[in-house]
Amino acid sequence: MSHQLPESLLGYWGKNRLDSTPQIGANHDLEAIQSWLNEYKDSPETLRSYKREAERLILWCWQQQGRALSDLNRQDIANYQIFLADPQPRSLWCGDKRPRTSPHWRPFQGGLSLASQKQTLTILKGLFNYLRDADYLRGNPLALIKSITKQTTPRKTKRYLEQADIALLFEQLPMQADNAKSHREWLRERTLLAFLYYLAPRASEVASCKMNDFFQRRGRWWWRVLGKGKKYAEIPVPDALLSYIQRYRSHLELSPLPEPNDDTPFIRSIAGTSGISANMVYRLSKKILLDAAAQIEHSEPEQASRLRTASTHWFRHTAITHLADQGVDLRLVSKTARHSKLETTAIYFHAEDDAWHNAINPSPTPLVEES
DNA sequence: CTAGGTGCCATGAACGCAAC
DNA sequence: GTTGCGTTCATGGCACCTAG
Repeated sequence: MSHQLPESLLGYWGKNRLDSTPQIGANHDLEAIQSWLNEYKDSPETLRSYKREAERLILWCWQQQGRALSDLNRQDIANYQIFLADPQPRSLWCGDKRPRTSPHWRPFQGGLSLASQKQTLTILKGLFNYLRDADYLRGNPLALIKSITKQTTPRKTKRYLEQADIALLFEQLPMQADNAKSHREWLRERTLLAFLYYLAPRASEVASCKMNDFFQRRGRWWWRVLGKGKKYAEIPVPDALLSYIQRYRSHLELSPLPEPNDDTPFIRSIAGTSGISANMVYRLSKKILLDAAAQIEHSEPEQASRLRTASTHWFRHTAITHLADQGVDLRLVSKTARHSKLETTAIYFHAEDDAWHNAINPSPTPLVEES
C-alpha cells in the first residue's frame, strides 16, 4: 500500500499537522499510523481490525479525495461515513472475500450497517486522539462528533439454550461409536460440550487451554484462564466436568487427572498431541448442535431450529443463564462469567422479570414451569 | 476495545491406485 | 517394493461483518 501512495498524499504538509516535534518518530502520515498500530502489537485481533480501518481510510483519502490523512476535517469525516454506508463505485471498492494478496481483493464486501459504521468511527477516533496526543496533529476532527455511541445492547440476552436443549445434547452420551477414530471424535465432542457448559469459556479460551490450567488447591479443582482483555481468573471446576476430563485423558493414555507440569493442549486434534484453533472449536460446536438437531428434526422442529441457530458463544450465554435460573447469587455468577461489571451479568437474570410479570399479570395457569 | 460468527482458501498428511 | 500423482480429510488462517 505505502509504496503506491504519491508523496504529496503522505501528509508532510497536512493542514492539520502540528509544527512542534511529535512524541512519536513519524515524519509522515503512514509512519504515524504505523506507530499507532504498533501500540496494539500484543492484541492480534485488535491490531487486525485497526489495520483494516486505517487502510480503508488511507485508500479513500487517496482515491476519492486526493488529500492526506492529516488534511481531513469534520466535514471529510462526515463524507467518509456516507461512503462507508455505500462505497461507490462498487466495482472499485467492493468484492467477495479474497486473500489480501489477491488481485481481486477489495476493501469492502458492501456497504456497512449503521452499527459497523459507528464501530469504524470509534476506531478512527482512537487513531486521531492518538495522533493529537502525540503532538502529530493539531486536533481530532472526530472529537467533534456528538454521539458515536452505538445503540445499547438489548437488556436481556436471547442467545441461549434451554435446559431441555442441554439435556438433549448430553443425552447422546450413551451412544456407542463404531470404530476407534469416531470414538475419539465423539469423546472429544462430549468433553468440549461439558467444558463449554460448565465453565462458559470463549472459543479462543478453549483453543488456548492447557491441561495444567486445571489444577488442585486445598483439595479442590480450579480452572485458570487468561481471558478477553488479558484478564486473569481462577474458576471452580464442577465435579461433572472433572469426570469428563478424566475420561478424555484416560482415552489419550494419560493419567486421569491433569499433572501440574503438563502444559500440553487440553482439547486436541484427532491425529496427535497438537491443540486445535478457535475456528475448529467453532466447527466442533456447530457439529454437536447440528447432529442433535438432525435427531429431533421431525419430533421437535422448533427445538431443532434453535439448536441449528446456536453457536459456540451460545454455550457461554447458556451457562450463565442457567446459573442465574438456579438461583446462584449474582456476584458469584459474575465471577464465573468473568464480567467486569455486574450490570453485564444482570442481563442474564430472567427469573425476576418472570416473577414481576406474573405479579402484574396473574394467570389461571402457571406461566413458569416447575423444575 | 476486544472479541466472536462465518465463509472461503491454503496446506499438509493420509490414502488410493497405477506405473515403474 | 517404491515412486509418483491425484484425491480426500482435518485443520489452520485470513477476511469481512457484528456483538458484547
